[in-house]
Amino acid sequence: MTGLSLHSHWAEETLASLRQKGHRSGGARHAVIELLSRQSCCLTAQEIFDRLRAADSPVGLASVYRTLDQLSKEGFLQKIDLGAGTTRYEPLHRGGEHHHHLVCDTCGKVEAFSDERLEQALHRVEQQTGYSVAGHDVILRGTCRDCAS
Amino acid sequence: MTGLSLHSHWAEETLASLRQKGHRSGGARHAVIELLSRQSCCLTAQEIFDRLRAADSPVGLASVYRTLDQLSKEGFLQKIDLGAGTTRYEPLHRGGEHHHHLVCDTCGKVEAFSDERLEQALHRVEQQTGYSVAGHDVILRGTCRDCAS
DNA sequence: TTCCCTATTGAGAAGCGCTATCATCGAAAC
DNA sequence: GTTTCGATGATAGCGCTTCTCAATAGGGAA
Repeated sequence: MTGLSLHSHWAEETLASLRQKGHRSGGARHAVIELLSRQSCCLTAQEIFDRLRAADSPVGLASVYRTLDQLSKEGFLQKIDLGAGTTRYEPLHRGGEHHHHLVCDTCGKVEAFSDERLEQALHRVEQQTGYSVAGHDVILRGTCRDCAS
Repeated sequence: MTGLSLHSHWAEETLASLRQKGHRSGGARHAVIELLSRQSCCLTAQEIFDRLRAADSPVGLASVYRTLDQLSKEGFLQKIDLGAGTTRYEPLHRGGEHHHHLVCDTCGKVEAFSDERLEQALHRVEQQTGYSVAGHDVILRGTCRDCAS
């Protein structure tokens, strides 16, 4: 399975689910979903707004936020707060491709990483809490290779 | 060692370090540090502002933010972003009592937890990244016992 | 096809957390 | 006591996000 097919599958699944719930298919939401499906890592609302505008499919900023909010609540997007004051969003793929983030405090660069043993440790903790845990965020902060030199 | 003595020790250590660096001892910063030292978990800037005002030692909001920023940079406070749009702060005790947070998405309650195996898994990942990792944040989100019923 | 209802959309106003500014205050060195 | 300069607090300003509301357009009914 290629990354591309996985990603477009996410867009299709998301659009189908919205249709099934009685939502109409508007151009703004479609454009946001399509853009998100082509990303490998998280984007901010402003980045989405700018990229759509640059790609000649301008969408109102309010519509970008509305779509992101809706998709997050429906479980299709993960909200990621890296602490810089702006929220980031990325597609949440069902049962797989789960990753976390590594942030450079110096240049602001964001990278993704995943680790099976970390997931296992998290899973064990989640069961001990007494909470019904819906998800978890892990952020590592530090200095990247470039900035270290 | 009781929790209280550990906490007042944090305040003393913090104040001593500031004095050593040539900072003058102002009432606003002292009040913020003293309040923080008595907390078991994280507070927002607004909560600190409100509590000091209620305790008849009012401090300007700007001073609260200034102090929090300064202490974070010096390594005495940990900034915690739980995704609700406001940053939280809590004392960072040297070499111990490291914990993470559990947030109820329904009522907003925040609890602390710690797990040695989770820390080990994080430590291992940190060494694999190639980054010089300065710290990590872990947040578990879900529904607490009270809200589940 | 045409009509109608209403979800969707976009522009701008408003809200909110946080930072910057600046005149004033006061700690501490002399 | 005098001087110096960091600390303080009120408030203006800024950026991200949400709210408001009129215009648009999807899609089922007639």
